[in-house]
Amino acid sequence: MARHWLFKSEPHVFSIDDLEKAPSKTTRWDGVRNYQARNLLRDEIKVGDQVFVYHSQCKVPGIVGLAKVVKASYPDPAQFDPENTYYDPKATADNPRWFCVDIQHEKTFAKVIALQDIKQDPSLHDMVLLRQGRLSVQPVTPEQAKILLRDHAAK
DNA sequence: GCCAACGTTGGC
DNA sequence: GCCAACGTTGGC
Repeated sequence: MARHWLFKSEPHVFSIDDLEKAPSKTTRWDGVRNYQARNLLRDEIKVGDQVFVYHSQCKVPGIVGLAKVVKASYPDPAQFDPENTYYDPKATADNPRWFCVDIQHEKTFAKVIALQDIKQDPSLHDMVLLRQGRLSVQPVTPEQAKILLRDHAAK
């Protein structure tokens, strides 16, 4: 059974439009340098899982669309590249520290599911987004996914 | 740009 | 292994 996740990005760095325009509408979700998020990327997130794409640090923070995982759990190449912002001198090929997945664009919502709307829906109050706002890769329960898609996502 | 929340680092 | 200092995130 496919699971649901929420990935955050700052649209001025990488937006859902960038994802849609990418070759094969696919991108490597790299540069995650938080252990909790890393563990999800490494161990939990599988091909076929659904990803809610969230824009932060912008006028209307919220969920802007959907993507799906097309490649799961492989070492983030950026950690091995000294030129890269995300280089980690403590990571080795034998013992990689950071992981990533590839995701493919599926849909951009006609209307953003604003953080404000999520806060106002009592059935979404347990979302990790509201409890642990800073986590950039987070789980979404099947119930939460259903509510988001049924009650909030514009077709 | 401010500031609260929270993750990481490093001295002890 | 504790905890203060510091850095980063992200809503507002």
